[in-house]
Amino acid sequence: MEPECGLAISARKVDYLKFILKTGGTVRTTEIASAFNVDPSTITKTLAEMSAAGYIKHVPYHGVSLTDSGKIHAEFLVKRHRILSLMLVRNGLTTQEACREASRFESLVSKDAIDRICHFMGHPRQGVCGEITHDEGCLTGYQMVSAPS
Amino acid sequence: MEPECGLAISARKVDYLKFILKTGGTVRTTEIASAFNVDPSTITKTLAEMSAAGYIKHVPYHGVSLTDSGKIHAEFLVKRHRILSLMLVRNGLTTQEACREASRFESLVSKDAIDRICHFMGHPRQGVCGEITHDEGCLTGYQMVSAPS
DNA sequence: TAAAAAAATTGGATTGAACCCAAATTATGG
DNA sequence: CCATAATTTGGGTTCAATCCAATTTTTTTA
Repeated sequence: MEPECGLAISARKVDYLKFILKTGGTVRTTEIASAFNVDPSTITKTLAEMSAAGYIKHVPYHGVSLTDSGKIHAEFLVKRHRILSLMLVRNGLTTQEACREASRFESLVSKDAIDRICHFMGHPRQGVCGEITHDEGCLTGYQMVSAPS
Repeated sequence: MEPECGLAISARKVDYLKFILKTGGTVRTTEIASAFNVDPSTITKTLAEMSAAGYIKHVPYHGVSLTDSGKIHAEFLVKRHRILSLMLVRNGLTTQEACREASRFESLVSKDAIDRICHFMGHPRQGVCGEITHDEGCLTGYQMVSAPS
């Protein structure tokens, strides 16, 4: 298994993946295309890459849904956005600004960084644009990177 | 004059511009090329673009130096890096991590956001990787976007 | 249910950024 | 003045993201 640094996918794919999570279930090409104002063929192609990477399963002509690992990853992407937005708000930005800025750069922030910031902020459950959920790995912190004794 | 949002140049160009500022004076193609482990011809080409954009003046076969506006911009880039790094350190990251993360995403953070964060942090003079200098615009804050009466 | 309409995919192309290599050009130090 | 080092030019590549036109599949509906 890879270290899962959180930098595996591009900003655009982050957006698509978050959209698929938010929409839920099986999402059709057209839904994504119109949500992002992009040609459906672009979506088909990008979906193929995300599918090859294991994030989604794509049934041609029917739509995509998240794989188990894709769902976990997408949830991390949402959490990352919310943690960063919250940090920015706590550092002087308005909610709107914070979301906008975070959306731009979040794809370049590592999972490690997010985990530390999250820990530092006390694992907040409420972000500025939605709930923040925490998995055990995150909540237990960094003492547990190796196997617990 | 453009609004100067701080998002005008790519991450790579940010690096080059900061390097030129740090080195100071006239910088030769080879210096930049070896600093970034890139072919000199790549630098020549990128320099041409930055020159066209008005950040540097390039005297062929002799080197580049910052224009006045390029210097101001480069100083902003350094400040941006330091403000973001400091914010990250104040939010749980180590100095090293903070610098590394900031380097990755800083090019996507707007000047407005930096100004607000800077203001919120009380215009700190000492960052985690160097001094932070503030111009008047930044120090006077947001009340003065229109002309002072 | 068969034709028409809508949705999706394929194939072919483009764009922009960042790169490299080889060949030409320009500087510079004996 | 000439050899060598530095630079630039010209030509190519790669990758991500995109669009368009044509084709294929699914769905609707008369």
